Amino acid sequence: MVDYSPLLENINRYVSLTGEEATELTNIVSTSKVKRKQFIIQPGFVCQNRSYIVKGAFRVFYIGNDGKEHTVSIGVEDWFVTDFYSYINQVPALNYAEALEDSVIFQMNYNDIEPLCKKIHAISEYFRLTTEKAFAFSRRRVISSISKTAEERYEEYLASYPHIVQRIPQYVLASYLGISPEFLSKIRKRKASKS
Amino acid sequence: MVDYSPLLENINRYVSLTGEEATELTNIVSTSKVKRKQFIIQPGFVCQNRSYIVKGAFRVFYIGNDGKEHTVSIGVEDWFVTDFYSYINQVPALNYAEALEDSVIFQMNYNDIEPLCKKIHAISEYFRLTTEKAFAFSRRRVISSISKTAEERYEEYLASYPHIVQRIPQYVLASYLGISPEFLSKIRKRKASKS
DNA sequence: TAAATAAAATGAACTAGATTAAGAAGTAAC
DNA sequence: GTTACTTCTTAATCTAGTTCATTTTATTTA
Repeated sequence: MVDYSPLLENINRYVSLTGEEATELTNIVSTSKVKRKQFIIQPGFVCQNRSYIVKGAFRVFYIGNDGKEHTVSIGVEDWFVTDFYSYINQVPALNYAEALEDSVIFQMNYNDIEPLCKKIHAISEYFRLTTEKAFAFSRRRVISSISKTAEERYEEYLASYPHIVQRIPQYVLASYLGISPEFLSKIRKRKASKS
Repeated sequence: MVDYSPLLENINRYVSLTGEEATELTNIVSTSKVKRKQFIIQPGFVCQNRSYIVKGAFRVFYIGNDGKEHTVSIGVEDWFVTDFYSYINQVPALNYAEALEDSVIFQMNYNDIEPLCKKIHAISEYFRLTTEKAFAFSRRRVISSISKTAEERYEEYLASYPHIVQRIPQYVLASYLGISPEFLSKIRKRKASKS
């Protein structure tokens, strides 16, 4: 018997589901264990799922024309991992999603979720509200990346997600901040010597 | 008598509203004329509205610690203008939204929209689907800004929005792409001499 | 139509951050 | 515990893009 409470509590922060609605939702959830370094999304394949992280950590990244990895998002417990563009348009993904640790996820398929959103108003509202939040957040990141220096972005991330910084390799953080690992190393050294 | 058809057609691309639902929606819409250079959002004030552009062009920008303007979004007819973070959290905005031309907008207030989303399932779905799309788009922009050169981002914008490039001042585009106006000028010169 | 203002172009000097290459340190695998 | 593999650090060199200062060209306003 799977314990869906982390997901249901997340949902409950935005809307209230009846018992029956909650059951309809958990009926479409499937649980997966994912080993470190394993991919759950790969370029060329359509991203079929919204994946809720029960335990572990993931990153979404893509490989640019320059042949380098660029990390689009990093997620830990109680976050979702998706290649959103691929998911909503149901077209092949451009990104990888990789487990950074041995992880457990709840997966919900596009073909199950969409009808459920049409059917159950509260679930539609849940995804509306959470996506609005994610969108507002994403805009902030755009602002950061066009208006702040590498060091400022690093400070900002450190202040916002101190617990995540501990968990992820430095080259992942660098590729998330949009800088080279060497330069992040330099920033860290600079900071360390200051304090 | 105001003609709401542009907005209703936009909605119709995502969901279908009954006549009554459409009326409930248009009942909360108010129309405004906005002169060029006029602000509809300003830092310190809560962004109360989702504004649909009937005619004209807008940009959302903010002034960084460096004292420079950074353009967060540019919109023309059939787009929405909002400081999303301010709007969904109902906290004071950090951004300006400025009319780039004499414009006409449909404004819908947060305090009217939220109850309507709770009440009318199709309207909730409309905002869910459009925000999902906006979010996917925003993520792509993040990828661009962390992984592409200034010139590549310029080319990309030019290819995607050739009609908008004609309409907006160059310094606005530069601040959207995250580069200095001088450098954009240089890129353009470089391109012109090539072809 | 002139005068005033805003926007764009040009070029020289500068800097944040990339690149390259080599070594050090940590982790995993046998 | 030794070999191999991955991650992190350091330093020298290089470049995309900034800054600053000046001139040219558009656009407003009167």
